[in-house]
Amino acid sequence: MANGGALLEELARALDLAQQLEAHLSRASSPPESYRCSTAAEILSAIQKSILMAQSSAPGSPPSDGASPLSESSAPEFRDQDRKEMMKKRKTLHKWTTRVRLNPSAAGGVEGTVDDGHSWRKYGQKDILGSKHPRAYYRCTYQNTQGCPAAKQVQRSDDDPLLFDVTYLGTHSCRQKPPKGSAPTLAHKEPKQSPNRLLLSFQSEMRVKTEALDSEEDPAAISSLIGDWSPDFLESPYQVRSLDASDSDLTDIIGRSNRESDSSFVDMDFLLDELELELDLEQSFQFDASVFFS
DNA sequence: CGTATTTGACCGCG
DNA sequence: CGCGGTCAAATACG
Repeated sequence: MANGGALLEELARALDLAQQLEAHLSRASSPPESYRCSTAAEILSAIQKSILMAQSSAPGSPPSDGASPLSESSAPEFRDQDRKEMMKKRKTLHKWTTRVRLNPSAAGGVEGTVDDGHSWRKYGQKDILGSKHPRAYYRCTYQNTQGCPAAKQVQRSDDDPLLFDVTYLGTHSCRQKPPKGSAPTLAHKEPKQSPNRLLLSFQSEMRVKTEALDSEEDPAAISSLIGDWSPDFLESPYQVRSLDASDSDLTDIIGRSNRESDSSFVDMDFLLDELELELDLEQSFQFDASVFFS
């Protein structure tokens, strides 16, 4: 009960920001992405903190919080079977699920893209038993290039065509790679106006390797909390067309994303060796429409 | 012509 | 052996 105040404060803040965002997006008067991003990031941050607070402060028994079986017990400590390095690495990846719902208010909207600020490359799609729609698998585009371990899977809800479950695996570590040619020794800081977001690589001992990037947020405050997330989420309009269209179509839309943004970078080395942390989040975001392109 | 998607085969785990 | 996940060849895309 002591945390109630802080919790409420965060929630209020989140709500306020959300309202602002919604208003802006509703207007659809060419909102600069920077604004969108920053606001979205703030919202995310606030909400995440709220949730973490709530979870840690009320681990007892959440009233009327049935929740779905999203939180699966993670695999226990397995023996290491060296087979495929990549696959093996997957042992200690964080996994969190975000529920994304598209708003039908989009009229004339063609497709919406969930721009989470990262480029994803689809590498598979499978039908899931018990689920009406297939699940799409995505990996960070730069895994090839920079070894970014991030991946995500998008699964459309069984009934609600606008509801999607996006499960993120691992954290992004990729740095945007804009210039291709580029000069050999001409890379310092990019005059990017894009507001950075906070990415917290957290370990049991907090070995964050946050270089001196531009941090407008206050990592200190957040570092107190235990958390780890990537700035991923957002949604866009989607027109409710034939729900029976291609499932893959929709799933794709959700998964696709092509925009720049950035996240702090973590050391290429993998963190967390035996620390197994599992973050289960269940959130439902509902925003209005905005204009994007696919 | 290079890169992202698609799609079925393949593989490991339960 | 079935399911969920990944690979990889073929294809679409720009």
